[in-house]
Amino acid sequence: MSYKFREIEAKWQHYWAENQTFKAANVADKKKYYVLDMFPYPSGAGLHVGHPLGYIASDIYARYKRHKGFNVLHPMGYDSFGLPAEQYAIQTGQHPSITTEANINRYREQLDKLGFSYDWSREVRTSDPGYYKWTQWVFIQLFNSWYNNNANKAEPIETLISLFEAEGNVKIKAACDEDTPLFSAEEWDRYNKRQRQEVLLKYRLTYLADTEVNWCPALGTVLANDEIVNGVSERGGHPVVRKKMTQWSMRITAYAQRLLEGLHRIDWPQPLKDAQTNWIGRSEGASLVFFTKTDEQNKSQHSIEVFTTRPDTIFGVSFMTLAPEHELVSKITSPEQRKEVETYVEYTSKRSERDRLSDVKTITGAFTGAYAIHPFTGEDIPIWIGDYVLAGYGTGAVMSVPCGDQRDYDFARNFGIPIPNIFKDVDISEEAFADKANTIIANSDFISGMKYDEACRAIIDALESKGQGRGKINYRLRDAVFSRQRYWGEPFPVFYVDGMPQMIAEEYLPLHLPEVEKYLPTETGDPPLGNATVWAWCTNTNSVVDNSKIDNKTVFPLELNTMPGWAGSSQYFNRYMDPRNDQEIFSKESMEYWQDVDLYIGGMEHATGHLLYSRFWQKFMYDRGWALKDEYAKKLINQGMILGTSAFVYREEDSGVIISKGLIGDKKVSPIHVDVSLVNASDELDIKAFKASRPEFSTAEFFLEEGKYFVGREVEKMSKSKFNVVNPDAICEEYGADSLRLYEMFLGPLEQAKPWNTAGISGVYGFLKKLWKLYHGGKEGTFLIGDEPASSESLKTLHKTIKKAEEDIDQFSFNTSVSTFMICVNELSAQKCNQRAVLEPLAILISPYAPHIAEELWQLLGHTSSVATAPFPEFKEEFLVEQSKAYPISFNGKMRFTLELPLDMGKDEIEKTVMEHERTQKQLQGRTPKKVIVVPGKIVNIVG
RNA sequence: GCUCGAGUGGUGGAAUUGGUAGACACGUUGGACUUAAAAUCCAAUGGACAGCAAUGUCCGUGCGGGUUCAAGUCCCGCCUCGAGUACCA
Repeated sequence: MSYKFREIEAKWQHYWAENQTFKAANVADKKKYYVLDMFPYPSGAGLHVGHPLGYIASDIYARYKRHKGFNVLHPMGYDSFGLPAEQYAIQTGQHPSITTEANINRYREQLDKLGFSYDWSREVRTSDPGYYKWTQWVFIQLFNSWYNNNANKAEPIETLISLFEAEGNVKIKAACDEDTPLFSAEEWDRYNKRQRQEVLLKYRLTYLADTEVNWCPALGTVLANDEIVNGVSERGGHPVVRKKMTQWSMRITAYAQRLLEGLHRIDWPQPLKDAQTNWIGRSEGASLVFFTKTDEQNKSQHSIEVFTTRPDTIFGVSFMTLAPEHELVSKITSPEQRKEVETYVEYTSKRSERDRLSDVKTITGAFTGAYAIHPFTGEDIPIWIGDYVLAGYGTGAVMSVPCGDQRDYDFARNFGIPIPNIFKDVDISEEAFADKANTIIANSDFISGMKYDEACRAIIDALESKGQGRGKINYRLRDAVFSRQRYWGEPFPVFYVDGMPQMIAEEYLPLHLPEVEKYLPTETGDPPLGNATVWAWCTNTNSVVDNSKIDNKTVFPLELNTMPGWAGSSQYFNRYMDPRNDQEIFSKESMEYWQDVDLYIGGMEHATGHLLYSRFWQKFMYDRGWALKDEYAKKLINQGMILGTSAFVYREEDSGVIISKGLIGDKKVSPIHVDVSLVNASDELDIKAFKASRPEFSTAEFFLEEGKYFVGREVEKMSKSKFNVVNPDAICEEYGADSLRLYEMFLGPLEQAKPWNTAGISGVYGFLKKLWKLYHGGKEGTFLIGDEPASSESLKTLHKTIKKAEEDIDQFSFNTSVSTFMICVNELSAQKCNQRAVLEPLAILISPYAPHIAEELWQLLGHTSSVATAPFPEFKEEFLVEQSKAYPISFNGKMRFTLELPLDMGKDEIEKTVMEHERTQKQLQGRTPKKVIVVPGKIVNIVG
């Protein structure tokens, strides 16, 4: 008789599914608790050991909260639109939904094997029309909203229209496009329908605009800023170029300030908050205008707007720099300089994003021959162009202050531009002085002698009174491009009348993704939906009809782009509250009950993607009254990545012989990844299997150490290409799901990245066997559960464990609580404890971590219901105090000191000595200690 | 460069937040059971020194200072590694 985890686990997984043990009711007297995992993209590779880490942690916490009497919402679903399924479709012609379905089934199977307590009745899939109906619905609501900067919230577009009718747009403070023209109520009245639509589009929270986008030719689509890493696409590493295209955008910049402020109110990891803060990139400063100097050649005057965070350094300006792409460059360049400028502009346009990034040290630029006028001194300021100024940030032009900015300094040095010093007692002969806190401005007319704050204020005031500038807060955050030239994504609920976008009425949603023959762009360069033959909207029937019927009277073309990956994940947490509702995205009642996510666990990699966009959508949903909280997740934990331990063989470069690690010496070798499954725990390679694994190695020669080949090891990210992926199925098969759960938790702190190493799994496996043995006799089939009262020793062990386990789980220290259980079971087995009074609470304690074995024990104890619904055992201090080795003595006030005492001193004597010492100390320190803890041995600890 | 983390035995990691550093586990060594192996159980396991022994003494949390009766923990100055970000005006 032994611990047969396979039988036990299969049995209880079946039981939970059958009895819907984890189904959460939407109406309950109990308090709610919402534990959310980031739903996965179901890739073809299935789960690896890194995936379940966060899921196990959240499952433990969800189960723990159920024991604590909460009604727990713990759902799971799939982010099932995405690139890999589409690329597979392009290669094979198979519809992405087939691949997706197959992958989801495999994921589900793997998830079920791990014993997760999900409420599967609430599963969502972003590619399911019943789900993306509501993604389309949110899009329509965004289209029909504008951001009122006075009320600081989104409002229905109708309120904006009535404002236009009453007073035009001159006084309206709203988030809108920069090129929005000003108009009066009368002018608005004269506008025709199309003109009005054009104006409104500049205010809508999702809008159509010609934007410079990141176009990835290899993927045939645009990418968002967060999908680009080091100038190449995150997926596949393809080059990315800038291109102007008409695209849907989301006016996330309207929420920049609130997205920053909200971070203070949520318990999210600091690094993640920092990442979002940096991404939003708020900088406070001034916006000001420089006018160009006119002469015979340059008759017309131009204005150049710049943004600066250092208005206090304005008297240090000795030149201006424009980005080479700046629209004024061609207009202001003098004939003498034209050739040089054109050559330079051409040179920069040829440099890829990557070159520019990798080569930041080379200073390049050209003089335009034009001058601007300094707003205060009236001096001539030469205008240069240089690629250190980025077209995409701020206005694409800067006022250059070489003494206060290192880049300006380097540029000035390189081109021999003067570097005036405007700082008091600061040496700038070697480098710029960028510290704004510790200096006094000098040589600066009316602000000389002022400090940073004061000087900024004075300059901004002066600029305002001249009408040449104002205080401004600038954000790095850009509006988010929302169109993708893909097939496998949500279709926009949009058709075009005279080129103007119209929303399909809500009652006709969802707009189903059409069938296409080919998943590639069309020959005319349209997105894949351009291949659909049935893709036109008939306004008579309110339905999709054949393209050939387009007459632009009652049948109109539909939008050909689809939504990006983050669309479906931006409201899924709310949809889980009421996932089968086909009338509303969620009912008012379910929102009122569940409110928001209490604990969200997922990866840091979504910091500036999903986790920012979803906060934006939530704030919008809140503004419009659908959501009740403007931050949807109170607490978030980033689980650390599980890294792989790659294995390498070494091939000598000249001979091609494969050399064992210890024999390399100073030979020239190149390391080659080998599949980790071909290597045993002592780094010995299975040569036969290795030869069979790849044809090019079948005839390889080996240079062995004592007949064995030893590989090299390195910790790297787990990935297919590195042959270091460990699949949880194999572990489950060998040790069981409970062992895997315990082991993944035991590996180390949840938030820390750690390499996967199977060596230690025998420890937790041994723990489970020991636990099992506690209540099984040595003989076949006998259970040894005693009904007599437990010994005080066992009770002490139990209550110590309850206390520690509770503290650990509350602090999400799952690794230490596994240790706590191990100590507990070790002690109980030393005590030969098999009494019901101890085993029953123990089953509940262990159930979040090792749910299957806990259910088994619970059933053997005679219960008919699931252990998952049992109340958490209560901790009783009385079982501990008697046994405690510490003697607490109470005092008032605070003081700490250490006192050496002889070993054999009794309690009374210690107390007397301590009191005496305390009196002396009190006189010395003038305070009184609160509590004294005496540890046997010789040290007395006085704790405040 | 900037921002944020982290440095503790052979290894993963504990340490009730300033109070017996190294819990728990892996690994290693020795032992028991066994024809043998596996499994299981028991013991030892930071370093140095002293002792037949129980035990004792000293040194030890990346480095150098400091505060404190007391520092892995707090402060100052470095070093190393990791993550994010990058010409952001």
